[in-house]
Amino acid sequence: MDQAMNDTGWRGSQEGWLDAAYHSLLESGVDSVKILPLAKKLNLSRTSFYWFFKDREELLSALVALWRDKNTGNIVKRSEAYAESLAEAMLNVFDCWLDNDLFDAKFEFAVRSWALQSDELLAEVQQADQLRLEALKRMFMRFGLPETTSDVRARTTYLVQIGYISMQSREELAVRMKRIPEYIAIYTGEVPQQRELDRFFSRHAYRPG
Amino acid sequence: MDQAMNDTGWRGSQEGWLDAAYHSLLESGVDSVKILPLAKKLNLSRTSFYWFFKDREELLSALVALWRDKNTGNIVKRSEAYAESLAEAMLNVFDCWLDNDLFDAKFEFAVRSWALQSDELLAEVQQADQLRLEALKRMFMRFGLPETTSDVRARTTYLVQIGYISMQSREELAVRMKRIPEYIAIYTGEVPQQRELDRFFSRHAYRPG
DNA sequence: AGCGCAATGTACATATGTGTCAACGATGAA
DNA sequence: TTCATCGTTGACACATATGTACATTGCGCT
Repeated sequence: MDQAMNDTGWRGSQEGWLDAAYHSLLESGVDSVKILPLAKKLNLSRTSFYWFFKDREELLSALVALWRDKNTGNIVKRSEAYAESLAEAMLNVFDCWLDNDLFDAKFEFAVRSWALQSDELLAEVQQADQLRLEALKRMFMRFGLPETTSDVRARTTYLVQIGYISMQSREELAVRMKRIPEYIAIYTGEVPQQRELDRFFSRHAYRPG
Repeated sequence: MDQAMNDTGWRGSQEGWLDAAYHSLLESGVDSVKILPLAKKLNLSRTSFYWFFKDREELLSALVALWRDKNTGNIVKRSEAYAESLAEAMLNVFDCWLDNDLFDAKFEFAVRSWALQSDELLAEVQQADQLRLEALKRMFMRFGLPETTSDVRARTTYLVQIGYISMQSREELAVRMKRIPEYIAIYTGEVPQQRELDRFFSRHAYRPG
């Protein structure tokens, strides 16, 4: 789903259209995902679209499938990754918030906005929320926190991120990194070890100072 | 802007159209705010719209103005309300999350989704975010917390709520109330007094148990 | 070379939206 | 009663979108 579709000589392809749709969705929402504008961007005839997709609906379904595959699995995986302390476990989850390959924040927001006008999609989004929240809750419980506490802390962790996405702000990596230790302290109640932080920073190619 | 408009016979009027637009925006997003469908809902001729508004743009601007007036002021006010402890101050802010007259969550989400396709609106939303975050940060600092801590805690408080809105979940009051003490503990680092909680619960017509 | 088919383009039928205009009716004040 | 204004309406002109039918191009293979 990147720039890797110009290899064959064909200008159009399933992926070409899907990729254009993806970018349009992220930039301007579902209602901008229309065949005519996409054709213009791709410098293709509008009707050529119908060779690859039955209709617009099928294109939109493909977008939802793309989101489903990409965004839920990784949060669950990172929440289950090995960690010696709760703080370290939390930092594992934070990988998602900083690595676009693990969690596509813009995509997430666009899909949530889309869900406003589709009950079917809303149900899917809410199911995804539940899966993610449960995974995070299990993580807290693994480190001995009681159930209610784990639930609320899972929510805090997750919702701050969803909220952050919804702010659509574009901040420097350094600005975001400075807040990390405080976040960890709030979410887990324990201060992260310096070596844990260092490990995290280096994973994200960040040098503090 | 509530249900108080069926008393007078007014189908057509600035407010009638604006109200219909408001409900359409909340239910299905900006792109559903079109004159023709609104006219059908109001049982009016489409063209009658143009007697009240210059064009669709003007209607949309009126919606933004409505949001601006309603949603930012109250958060700032509640964050500045009198409180003996940080926990109590936090509970004051929580009023907004539970009282639709203080903060219209659905409206907020619809506007944020809308901002995806309008840079102008996005700028406004981000300005609102900043105003609200600064107010919350001041609240923490008033109780003696250092600046960085206050900043991150303000973010946590605010972003959890924005995230919650974005989940579009409809939960019972009781379910939400049960989480309140834990949230207060996480956000402020102090456990709320029982009388503080009782005062909060009674404000929102909730009887625990 | 030429055949087939993947890929694209042209033309048509249709749906839904916007905005202007001139005409039509109420209705309340002079 | 008359008449100006408020509010409403249908007809028109136009723009943008979807999807289908059919013609056309050009690459790859035999």
